[in-house]
Amino acid sequence: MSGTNSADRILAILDVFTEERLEWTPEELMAELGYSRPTLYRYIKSLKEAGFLASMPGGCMTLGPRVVEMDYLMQKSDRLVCLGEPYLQQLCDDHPASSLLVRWYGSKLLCVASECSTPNALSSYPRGRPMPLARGAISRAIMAYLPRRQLEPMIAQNLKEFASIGLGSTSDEVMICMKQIRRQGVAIAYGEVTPGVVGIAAPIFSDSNAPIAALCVTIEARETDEKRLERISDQVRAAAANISAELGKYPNQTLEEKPFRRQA
Amino acid sequence: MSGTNSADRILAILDVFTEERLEWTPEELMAELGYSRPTLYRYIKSLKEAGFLASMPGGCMTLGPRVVEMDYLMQKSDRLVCLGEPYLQQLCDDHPASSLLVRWYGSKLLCVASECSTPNALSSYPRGRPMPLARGAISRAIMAYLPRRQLEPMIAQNLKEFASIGLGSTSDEVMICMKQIRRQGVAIAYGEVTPGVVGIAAPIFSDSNAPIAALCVTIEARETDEKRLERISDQVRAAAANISAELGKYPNQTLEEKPFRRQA
DNA sequence: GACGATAATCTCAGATGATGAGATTTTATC
DNA sequence: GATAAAATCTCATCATCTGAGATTATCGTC
Repeated sequence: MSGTNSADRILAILDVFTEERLEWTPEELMAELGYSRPTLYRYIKSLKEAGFLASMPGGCMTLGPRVVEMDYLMQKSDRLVCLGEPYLQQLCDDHPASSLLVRWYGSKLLCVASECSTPNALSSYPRGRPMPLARGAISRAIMAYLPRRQLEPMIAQNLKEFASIGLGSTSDEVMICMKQIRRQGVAIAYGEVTPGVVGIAAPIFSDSNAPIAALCVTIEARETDEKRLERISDQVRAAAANISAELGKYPNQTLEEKPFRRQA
Repeated sequence: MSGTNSADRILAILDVFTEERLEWTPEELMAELGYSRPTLYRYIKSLKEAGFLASMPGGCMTLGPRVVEMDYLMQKSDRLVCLGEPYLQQLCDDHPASSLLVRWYGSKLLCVASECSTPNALSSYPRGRPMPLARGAISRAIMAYLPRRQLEPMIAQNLKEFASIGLGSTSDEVMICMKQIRRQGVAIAYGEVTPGVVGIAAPIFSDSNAPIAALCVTIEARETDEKRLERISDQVRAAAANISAELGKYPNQTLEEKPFRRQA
């Protein structure tokens, strides 16, 4: 399906650069990807010219500065990040905690912004770090609001995960949990991602539509009590709702186009 | 030259996403790039599958989360950033200033890390923001150490820039300035990038070889005097030298490969 | 829940541009 | 300046890319 067209073959080169392996020689890439020498060099040339790859002294290739530039572009333009940042700040001011903004994309959760008010950053999830799906408050805050036809297969697929967390051993039981989350407006998880850390997350909706992200506060269990938990829940729920609402309001640059599209 | 092969045509799609314009509909992309509908959709599909693009509600495309993830990878792996960070911190602790680490790539300067100890961030250059070439201390700190055959055409090309800064009106005069920078080990620029702000930069060398980056401190002119400027210069020069030296020491993951390569 | 409109994908022929073996040039190393 | 390694070039073959139009999926609306 993919790999037969050169588009995918080029992009596949970038895929081999992982957290474990960030430097590759052309020779190694040839071996790994199975491309011929001239082809590989052609691809590399294109990627280098575009700035996605860069040569290191020694002939090694690494990811190039274009990546940094693009991330800057995204960060500056991402409405979710821009709108969410003040809330992250506020939550950290009010509690000894970390606050994060996490996007849901495809089958991944990706932290796109975070703040922290505790000395040793609780969350090991700065911007750019993908998070485990189907574990923790964040994932459930989003899942709970997916349309049934997306939710059901997802539950079925991760049933053993859910069972191990104690959410229930059957799809129906898990569905009840999800329903409860919808009623509460927040998902709370005790030590699912990091032991001893509580996560409180609420979904953020795109355009009054589908859940696309979550706002989450993580706090040491021993720093919390029933009352604070409730207060955090209220704040997270409200903040997420506000962000969702503001996302609905189209921003300046697309103000002229969007209302038109909606009528048309 | 480029644009005739599909590698470049695909990557060209990512190029149209700029700070000014971060959302494109397929229709607009077709018009902008001149690709046919099926071709564009094919490309988009590949880019979306790879995570470089994402669909927004409304049909608009934006840069995708893969970009964020890749930047995280780079940041975590970039020896320059890892090694430099503590020095940035130190410099900001010692002075009411901004400190930045800037990479030189191709014909661009790109900030890859920055710290700031003044309330209102002096430098408007966070990670990812490209900087003007041929202006400011950073660019000169790097240029001065380029091999002559690279330096001379570059000077010739930017002669009017240099003249407007007051570095000299002929190549020879500029060359003398560069020589002086090499003697001093730092480049100092008064208000070239931002009015009223002094920049003090020293080059960082890859592998005891070519200048690949610069460490820079920017500070309000009115916060400085002759003495502090000298102290900053010394610190910047020393820090840059340290970073260069440490870059020379190969890191863990390539320890086995590199010494071999050098002998071979 | 069905309709209409728009968006996205598919089909398929032609031909253009991609491919890789090997030669050649460039670049680093001593 | 000589040697070895790395990167690029040449070119014939043919696979794969392309684009017009038809078709199907998706969305919003009633």
